[in-house]
Amino acid sequence: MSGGEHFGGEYDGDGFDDEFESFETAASLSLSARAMAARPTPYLDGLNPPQREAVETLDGPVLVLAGAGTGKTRALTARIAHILSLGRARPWEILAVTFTNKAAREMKHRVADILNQPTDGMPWLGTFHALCAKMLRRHAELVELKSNFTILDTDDQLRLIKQILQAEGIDEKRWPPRLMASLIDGWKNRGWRPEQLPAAEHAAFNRRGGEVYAIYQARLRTLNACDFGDLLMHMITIFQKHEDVLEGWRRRFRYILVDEYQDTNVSQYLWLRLLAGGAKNICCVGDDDQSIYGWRGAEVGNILRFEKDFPGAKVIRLEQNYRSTPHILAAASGVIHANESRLGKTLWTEANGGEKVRLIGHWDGDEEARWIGEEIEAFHTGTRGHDRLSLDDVAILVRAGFQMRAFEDRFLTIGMPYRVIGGPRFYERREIRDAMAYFRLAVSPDDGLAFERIVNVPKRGLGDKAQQQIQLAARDASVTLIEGAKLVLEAGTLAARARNALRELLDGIGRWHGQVLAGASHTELAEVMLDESGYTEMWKADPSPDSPGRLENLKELVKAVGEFENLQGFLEHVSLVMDNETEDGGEKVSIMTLHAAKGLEFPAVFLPGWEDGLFPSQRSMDESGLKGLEEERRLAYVGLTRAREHLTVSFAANRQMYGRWQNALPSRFIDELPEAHVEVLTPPGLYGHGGARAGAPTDIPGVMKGSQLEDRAARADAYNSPGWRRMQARTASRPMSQPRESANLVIDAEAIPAFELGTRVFHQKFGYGAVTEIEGDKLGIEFEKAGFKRVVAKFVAAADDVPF
DNA sequence: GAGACCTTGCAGTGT
DNA sequence: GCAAGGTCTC
Repeated sequence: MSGGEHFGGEYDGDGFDDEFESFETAASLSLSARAMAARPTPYLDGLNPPQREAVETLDGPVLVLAGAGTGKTRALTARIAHILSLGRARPWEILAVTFTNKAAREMKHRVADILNQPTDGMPWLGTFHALCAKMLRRHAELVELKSNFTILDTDDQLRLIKQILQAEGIDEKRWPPRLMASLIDGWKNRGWRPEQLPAAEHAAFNRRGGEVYAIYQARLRTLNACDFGDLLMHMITIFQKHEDVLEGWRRRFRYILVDEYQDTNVSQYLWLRLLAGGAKNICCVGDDDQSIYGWRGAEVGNILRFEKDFPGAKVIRLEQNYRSTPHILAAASGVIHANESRLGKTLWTEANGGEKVRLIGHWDGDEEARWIGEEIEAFHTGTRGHDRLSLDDVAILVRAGFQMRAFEDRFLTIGMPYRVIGGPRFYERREIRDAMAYFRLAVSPDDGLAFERIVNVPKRGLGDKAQQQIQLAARDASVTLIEGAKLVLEAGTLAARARNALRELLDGIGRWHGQVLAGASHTELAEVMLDESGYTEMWKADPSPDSPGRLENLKELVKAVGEFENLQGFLEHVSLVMDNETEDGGEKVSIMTLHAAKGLEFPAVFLPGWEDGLFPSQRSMDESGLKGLEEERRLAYVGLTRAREHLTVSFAANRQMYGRWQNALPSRFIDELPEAHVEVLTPPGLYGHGGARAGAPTDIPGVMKGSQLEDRAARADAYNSPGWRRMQARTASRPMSQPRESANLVIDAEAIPAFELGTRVFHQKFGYGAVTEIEGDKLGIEFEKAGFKRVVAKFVAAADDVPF
């Protein structure tokens, strides 16, 4: 459908006169007008001109560069509504792709709301993976799969690779299965089938990486299984090899919409391009400044290259921010400006006022958690001089999962309700995976990986020896594991107890499978399986403190099964939708990673752990250098722009990692926060400032020569102090890739008092001790209580200086 | 074959 | 500090 040939209606002038002036063609004008006459178009109300353009430019490729908080989702959903209400396409003729299930759900709801129609109307709105799975089920035979293929989770994938490495005699110590898994993932992300693998990629695994990859793919085929990467890769293969299939899908989708385009990897890009077929009506929305999935194979290049890929593309910029206060916006801009490779957008807002971004340094991670807990209380009770905030309005965004613990511990102590988003996931828990393996066997008894998982869970006396026999029998006869198990049974080589146990298990699987075929109630069956297999019993008998929780989870699982038509539908759902949004009422503070926070917003946001090495992550910089650092910076930008009104950045001098205390400098990103938009706070209690917050950054002339405790205070609030400035100068001149150790050694001579061997010192955390070792700014100290530790000199005070 | 105990590596982000 | 894997013992 091109242009507006069958939209000849005339604009009948119902009060939209002025707004239509910017429209490009008479055709689009009249079609909009006609639609509005036919139906109200509330979705257009309140859109700003670029948003409106994004909604109404329906013909040809469109790239919407949407900065944070500029109403991207709104424009996208309005666009869908517009297409539908103009009758340009029917709901099943629109392909709308998101990255997360959450985003897909939300879009479904919003479109449904706008159109007042049920949500199931758009079958092709979903994540890349879910959509590909759906397509692949229809064409499975073209890649030698059956349409009921299983989708493997990372656990299964890893076990499979392990088996292959063992069979191939590759040393698991030197070449860890996880490495192989991530290599294969990477290859699939780039759309390389084993035979397409570039020569340079073969280097790993004693130059056998490609070989292992090929074996792995062959194994998946025999198992009738797919991993995540396969879903896309198989579809690309099918599109490339079967033009008729591709043609069919191209004809079907009149409009393609892609959310978060900056996060697409090569294979997703290929898939889209194949479907779009050149200059189709494809609309991609994204923000190069929010590209944070490079490690997962995302190519910012895709968005940067859009106009080349889709000639004649219209680029629309959404730059008006509706979310954050000017201070927050300025802080975020300040940080992201330090990045070099950007398309460049300038966010602006009509809002004014608001408080500055608050910055605070703490002694250690526990104190940081405690302070944030108190601040949240203050927000919650309204004692901070603002309107009271609901706990739902508050989020703590961390760089890495392990940071969450300090907050959870603290919040449990003070009884503050919280929710962890994207934490250890329901469907990844052991008991859930075990139970799922039983379900999988009932649906398809051929599922060897599932069989392996539960053959001795609960314990049936079928240990390594017995399992080896089964594997061997299966391999010799080239049959599935379960057939192999039957052969072993017939051979009678197992001990009586094991034999009986195995027979019982096999009978069970056969019986359950029969019930699935007979169409028995799947909720009941789920329960029966867990019962008859002894699985529930196993946890009931388990004395460990977490077994009641596991039993509870199993109940949840059975309940979840009930929400689907059959077991198979349930399994499909679980393998693609790993998140579980079970929400029990009551306000809660949200704790999540920065990655998980993308697309969300909160009135109050805390960003703890801004320390060099943690954020930006040392590993990211080591692995990807400047590119890695820039991605970390975009992550900082994502974090900062989640906040609507209140934003607090914090760092700690000491933090427990891997069970040991480590110290760090404030993040270099802190240096990039523009001073004029930041208020520096002094942590309460610690330094004899009586807990008062420094209203303005203070210049404390004598501080560097004073006691070390004061020096610490200065570090926390001397954002504008000479020490701070010196540190800024240092970080600016420090080469990106310089290892942290050397960065640490560059330190103000002035700030370190000369300790001598034997000096009695005091350390906030470890107490009193004597210096036994001096190496640059690091001291080895034999503490009276804590034993020997190496610490940075500036965190230690000569014992005489200690005022308490 | 199963459980206790010890060692090791780890935790950077997720469909 | 913790979980997974390896080793030792019953």
